[in-house]
Amino acid sequence: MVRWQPGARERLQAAALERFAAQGFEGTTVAEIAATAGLTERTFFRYFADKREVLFAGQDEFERLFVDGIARAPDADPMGLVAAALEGATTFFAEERRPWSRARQVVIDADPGLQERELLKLSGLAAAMTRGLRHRGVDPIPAALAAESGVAVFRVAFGTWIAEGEERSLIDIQRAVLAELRTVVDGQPVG
Amino acid sequence: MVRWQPGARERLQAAALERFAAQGFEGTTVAEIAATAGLTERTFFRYFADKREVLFAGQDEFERLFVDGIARAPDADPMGLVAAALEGATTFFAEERRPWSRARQVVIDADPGLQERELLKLSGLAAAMTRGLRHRGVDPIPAALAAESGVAVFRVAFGTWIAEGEERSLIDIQRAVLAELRTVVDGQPVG
DNA sequence: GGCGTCATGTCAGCTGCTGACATCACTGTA
DNA sequence: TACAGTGATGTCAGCAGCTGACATGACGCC
Repeated sequence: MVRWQPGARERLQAAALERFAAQGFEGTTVAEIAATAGLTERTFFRYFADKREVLFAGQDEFERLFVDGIARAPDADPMGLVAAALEGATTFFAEERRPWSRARQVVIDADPGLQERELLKLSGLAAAMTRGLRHRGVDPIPAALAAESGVAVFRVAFGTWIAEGEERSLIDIQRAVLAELRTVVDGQPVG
Repeated sequence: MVRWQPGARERLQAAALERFAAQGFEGTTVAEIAATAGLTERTFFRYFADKREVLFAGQDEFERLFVDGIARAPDADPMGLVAAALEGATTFFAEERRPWSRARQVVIDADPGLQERELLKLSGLAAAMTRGLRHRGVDPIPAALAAESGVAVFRVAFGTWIAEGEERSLIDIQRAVLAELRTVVDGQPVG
């Protein structure tokens, strides 16, 4: 007879996603999530810094893929390094992850508080990529622009990847979106 | 003898910025801000949806400048429309606004919660610009990419504008950053 | 002179979140 | 076998953010 069931963290995450999907983020209390997982509110806050974080924990690896991609890419211009990072990060989003990503995104898109957290995480990703580019000798402003552009490509590609009916892999979509970005920015100014 | 002093909203905003600068965002309670402004906590929440919003209210006009810039620009490619929007929006940031923007940004940069709100506002700006571009006949993905790129340019330029010792106008900085973006995305080595 | 309006105040209450301390199965060791 | 230490969890009290319901009172209008 064990005192605690294992996997408390995972149980809390699963319980949270399920409850949020059923009742919305604001309509779910932390005590409720914890009870669903067979734990108490206090324990929830030992695993997650706040109520929103339960949907975002574990993205450190995701960020690391981007940064490693930049560090390991062969010498190239800034956007080439970013392209390498984008390619490397797609391993995080295997096909079997798509349904889960969809469910999670539905919950996030329904709550501004969760959108804020998602944006903060992506902003942190851009900052990390900027540091990686700086480390490869890129000047500050080009580094920031390349990193922000890379994140923009990722966001648009990811949104397409989880769109209903979409079947292409994330890596294929990303390549198409990156090409589209080059075309768009290449346009001549008018006025 | 009047029952209430006028300008409750502005008094609350000024009190909040002053307290946040002095004690930090988390170190300041809403009751404290309200008391500083000669009001009660309940009244604070009648003017601002939450504690963070007191630093962000009134940016509707700012967003409108961008959207109007896109709507009124002469026909051009997507990035040309975005460039027009960027130019139009700089009127919002006149020289006399620079010290205030700096003080406000110091407070925001010191608190992740405030950064989240700022990112949400910028995300809303990108969404509005995307809609404006769609209205001008731009396809969804190019519209999103051009809008996100425009916001990235604005962010980098604004950050430079409020940097210590910087004296160029925002519009000049923005033009330089936009040019830099074209170079970076074009695949030129930088740094 | 009375009456409605409306910005503000008062009060009670929920929820997110935290610090301090208790519990108790499990583990290693004498 | 006894027993102290460890560590995940529970209990409890409390603060701060935020909200709904209702009260107040100066002002303008008829």
